[in-house]
Amino acid sequence: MKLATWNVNSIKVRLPQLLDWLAGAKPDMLCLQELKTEDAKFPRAELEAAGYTCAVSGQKTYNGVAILSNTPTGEIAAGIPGFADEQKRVIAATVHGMRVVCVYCPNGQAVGSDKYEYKLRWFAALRDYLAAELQNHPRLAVAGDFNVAPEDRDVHDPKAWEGQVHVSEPERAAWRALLALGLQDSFRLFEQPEKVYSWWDYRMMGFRRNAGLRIDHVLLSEELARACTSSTVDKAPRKLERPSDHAPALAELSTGA
DNA sequence: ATGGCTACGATCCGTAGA
Repeated sequence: MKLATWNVNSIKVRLPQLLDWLAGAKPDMLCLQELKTEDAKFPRAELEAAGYTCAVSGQKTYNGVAILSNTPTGEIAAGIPGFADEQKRVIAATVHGMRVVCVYCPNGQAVGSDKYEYKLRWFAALRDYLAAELQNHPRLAVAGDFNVAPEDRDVHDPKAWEGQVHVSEPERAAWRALLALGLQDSFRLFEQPEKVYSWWDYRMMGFRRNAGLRIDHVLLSEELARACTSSTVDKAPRKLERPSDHAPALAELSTGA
């Protein structure tokens, strides 16, 4: 069972790369973020032809999330219940005997900005939502672009980033509040090489310098964490012409567990 | 030097991302 998440930064632009990646990596399910397109323009037919059903919550120009699965999808729910939000950032579905929540967490723009306050409010609502989901679904995975680098080792230059958005203490506290629910960062279940990131700035040759952040994550409930056999980032798509600025993050679970 | 890309939807620049 291979579960992945990828912020594609426009499903329209990235569709050829997405189809290539699906054919090569063969994930059983994939959470997508930043579709930047409305539902009617989502390339459902192409993805179904590739063997994936799609649960989509799209939006013109901004945001937009989807869950692809190679098996039927049930109990699809978009958004965070009780948290009114125009921005399409969350979709959940029951697939492969587990509950999967796909998230595109707010960027936050700059510490102290209105968008930063929104980001923190949004994370508080997400925590409450996930607490309820865990009650109903002990087999819970939360995958997506969290826009938080949890620790300094997830940051290429911690000094330069100190106190900035994505690493500020309130954001990291919001991240830890998710872990406190009983969720685990699948990547940190294993020995990992240093300087593994999932996002690199398009500017300043960020990727070539490996000047990145690890902000795309797969969180697993305790039951799923026990079944997790690996967690990695696939940098290959970031090397292509016209890439997304994010690379896919993956977790593998032993089946039957 | 607080910029530097990229995508989008509006035009030929502004907004947003991270």
